[in-house]
Amino acid sequence: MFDLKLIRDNPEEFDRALARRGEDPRAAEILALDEKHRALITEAQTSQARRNEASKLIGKAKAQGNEEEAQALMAEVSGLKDKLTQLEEDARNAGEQLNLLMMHLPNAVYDDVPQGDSEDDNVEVRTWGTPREFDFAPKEHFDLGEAMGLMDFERAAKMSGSRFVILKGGIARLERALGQFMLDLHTREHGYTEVLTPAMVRDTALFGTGQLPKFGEDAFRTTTDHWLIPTSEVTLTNMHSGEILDEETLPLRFTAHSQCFRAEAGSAGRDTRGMIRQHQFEKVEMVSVTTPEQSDDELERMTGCAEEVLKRLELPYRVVKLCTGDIGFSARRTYDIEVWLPGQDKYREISSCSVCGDFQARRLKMRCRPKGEKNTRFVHTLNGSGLAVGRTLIAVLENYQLADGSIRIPEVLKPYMGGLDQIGV
RNA sequence: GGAGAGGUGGCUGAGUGGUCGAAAGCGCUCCCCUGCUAAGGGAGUAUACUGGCAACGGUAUCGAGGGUUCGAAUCCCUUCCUCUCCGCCA
Repeated sequence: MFDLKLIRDNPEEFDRALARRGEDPRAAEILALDEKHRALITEAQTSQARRNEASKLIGKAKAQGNEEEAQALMAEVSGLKDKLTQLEEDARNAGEQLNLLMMHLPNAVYDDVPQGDSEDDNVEVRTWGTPREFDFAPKEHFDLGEAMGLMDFERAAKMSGSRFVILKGGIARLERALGQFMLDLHTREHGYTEVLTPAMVRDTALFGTGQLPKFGEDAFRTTTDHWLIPTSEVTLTNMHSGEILDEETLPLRFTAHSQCFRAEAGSAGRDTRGMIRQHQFEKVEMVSVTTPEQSDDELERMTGCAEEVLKRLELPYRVVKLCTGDIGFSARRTYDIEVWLPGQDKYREISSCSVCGDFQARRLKMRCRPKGEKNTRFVHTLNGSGLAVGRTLIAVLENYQLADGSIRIPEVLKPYMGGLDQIGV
């Protein structure tokens, strides 16, 4: 959500920001509506002021037993009524129309975000690690998993359809180990507070983070009109909605290990084999709530926290800065981390870290107040995966596979695997 | 699921149709007083929008949304949430 004042002050820049996202100019339309809205409010308020004043005089007159004056005033106020009702309704309608329009507009990206149409235009920022040399043809994760009998797509499909998986034995344990490891790292070393949130939310929560109103198709809805969370970014970011936070308490850093549910409506035919793209997956998420001054540095920090997971797992990766065609609705700048998958012979997304500025905070009415000051301002929010657990599992399987199809356990995971150092033997 | 009780400012808690944005207490801030500390006295202390250079105004908000009324924290309806008892249950 944008600040109307900024659009008023600089409509050209606002339209330019929309243009970078491939959106049509909207400033003129918005400002016309805004002007109408405010004019209606002002007019309604003038009438309300007179009504309030007269009503108080009526009370006074009645208290003094001056029935004649009371009657005269009552007649006046009742004459205002129809006009006022109409004005209030018009003002409300204009406000709703304006709000709806604003809710559909994506956040403005930073100047350094590269212009582009698709993920092909993302810019590599850095790489870490060297892809391992194989003296055999490395397999994809689903071949490895199915051969071991520990990854079962067919039986999952029998009960749930496509894009679901059953994990068993060592692979199930590996998935659990990865989630635990990530959570421990972020809570013990990176200063994040562990949180366990609901997996079902109301409309308002998804509006707050930006999934609604535009992207309802991507999420699942229950018969009780709840939504299954597509990421715990939603719940972590919504925690302090409507609150005024003491600025001294910022930044807030939360992490959660949750199930995520995505309809993948627009992804038919993409990544149909394997665990890359599932309707249900596990993710460890990081969310930060910061002051406006802190948010840029926080993005670098958060990305580093996500990278650290891969470093400790000794998985090669690269960091890319998303271009305007690939960046998400609420983000001002996003770094994707892509892990090396030998089976696919390419880097694949495993984390996405974004700074949203005050875009979500405005929707969520989440503010902060500097100590001793009267005025409040909107906080900044950030979110990032640290990491997508299912995809990390894939990366471990593919990078740590041996010629016989078994999997070596990364050093750092051994404590979480009960000392096991290999699966599928 | 059944039956009840509630949702008021940072907190506790008054207020059941009129000068109520809201008593009082607590907390907090500032000032005064005071060898120190403690106690005491005084003033201030919500949010959003809006007008104004400012001083200072206006409007809305007593969970949310509608309604009744000249006027609603107070009455009516809807809805969300919390709590108690019963039932069911991981």
